[in-house]
Amino acid sequence: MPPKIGLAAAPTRIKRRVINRDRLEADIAEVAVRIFAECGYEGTSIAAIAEAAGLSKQNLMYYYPTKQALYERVLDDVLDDWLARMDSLAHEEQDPHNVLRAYIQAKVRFSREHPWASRVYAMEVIGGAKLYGEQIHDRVVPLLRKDIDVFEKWIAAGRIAPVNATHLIFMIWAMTQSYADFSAQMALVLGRKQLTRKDYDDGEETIVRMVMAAISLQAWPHHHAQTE
Amino acid sequence: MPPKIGLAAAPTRIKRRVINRDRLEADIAEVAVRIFAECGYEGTSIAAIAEAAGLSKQNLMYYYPTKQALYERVLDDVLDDWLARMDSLAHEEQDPHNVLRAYIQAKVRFSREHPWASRVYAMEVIGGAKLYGEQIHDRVVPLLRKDIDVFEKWIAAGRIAPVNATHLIFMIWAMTQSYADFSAQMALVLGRKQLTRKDYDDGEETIVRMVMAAISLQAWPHHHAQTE
DNA sequence: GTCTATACCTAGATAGAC
DNA sequence: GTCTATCTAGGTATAGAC
Repeated sequence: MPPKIGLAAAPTRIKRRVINRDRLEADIAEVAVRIFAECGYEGTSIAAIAEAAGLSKQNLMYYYPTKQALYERVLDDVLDDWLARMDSLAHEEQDPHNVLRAYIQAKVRFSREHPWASRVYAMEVIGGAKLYGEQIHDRVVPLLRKDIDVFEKWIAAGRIAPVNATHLIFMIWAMTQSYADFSAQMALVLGRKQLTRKDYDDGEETIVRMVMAAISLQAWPHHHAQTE
Repeated sequence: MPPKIGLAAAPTRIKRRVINRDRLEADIAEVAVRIFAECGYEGTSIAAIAEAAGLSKQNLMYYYPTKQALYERVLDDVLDDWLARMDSLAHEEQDPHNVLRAYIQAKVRFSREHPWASRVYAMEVIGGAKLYGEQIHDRVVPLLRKDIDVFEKWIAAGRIAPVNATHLIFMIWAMTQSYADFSAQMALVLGRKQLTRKDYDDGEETIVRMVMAAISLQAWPHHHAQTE
């Protein structure tokens, strides 16, 4: 830490160490997300994570001094991964149908490629977001609100049918996430050990159709009177 | 315990005890479902349940010898409550739109009235159904398959559009359940402490519209060629 | 059926040598 | 940074008196 000696190599060595530390911490978090998803927060022991990551329990605690710190890092990574792909609705000037299709595709793809990330997040929310509620409030809620705004601009411009934008977004999230969160039950119904690529594609198509039908202007010719 | 004395009152007293025991066990399970939902299986201690139920930890273990036994009882009760309301699709001869609307209403209502039941079940499934997978396979899957059959009969009869019946059911479950499982996040977005009755009603209406639009024959004028 | 007491274990976390 | 050893709390579960 103290740069007392005037070696030119010193800074780079320090830097490399920092990089290695970052890598190792990231690797640990990547291993942990799966175990947290399968066992829940309290059901997960640091010993189990350490073993899966190939280091000792005490060594892991050198990098993450508490279990909660590791858990929060895991959720941070989940949100980073997730939100980076979820700016799709930002292109509000484009055709709503195309934007929405891309959005749904991105979310289903995330469910397929990062099922554990989705599940850890889901369990946290279902349990009442006691450990991570503030972060959700600061990072997820503004994004959802922005999406809702886009919907409402589309509605105001007459580009899509007058749906309830808030709940439509809720439903898009619920549907796309379910392909990660409830895949165990879906696989049971489908009689498979796990979902196949085609299952995700079928699901995606079903979601796209439902949303497209819901926002279709043709379907609501006499609908400004409300209440149907 | 030994019925040595020939009193006529003995049998009835035993019976009453059994009834009381049943009541008490049911009451314990009812208290437990909430704590399991908030803390997860491992995060829940029997001491916490016992305290909430107003008896000692050891006394609780007289009725439920293990934590897992209590957990399974809780999930049994959840399924009993749940499946009893979910036979709505059985009336396949009636108008699909009315049957589906009733089905969705029943499920949203369950989410509103029994949010903890839904959440305990969701957490179990998300974690991979390691403790309760067999019961889900035996009790839930057949019901879902039956619902899918009804859909496919409707499609074959040309009464609804040729949708993917399996995934449509998945989506109906995902959407309706989300009003219990993700209500914490929804409340955050809506800026409330918890969802109001109107929020559930808005959600229900949104789901109904999406499903109605998806199965509408008008929306798929040239769609009978489809592979279904 | 209900209580007190306790066995037994695992978990998270800390201390200190190297 | 990594190891051995250890502390401590809290959890499930059991034994036995009443």
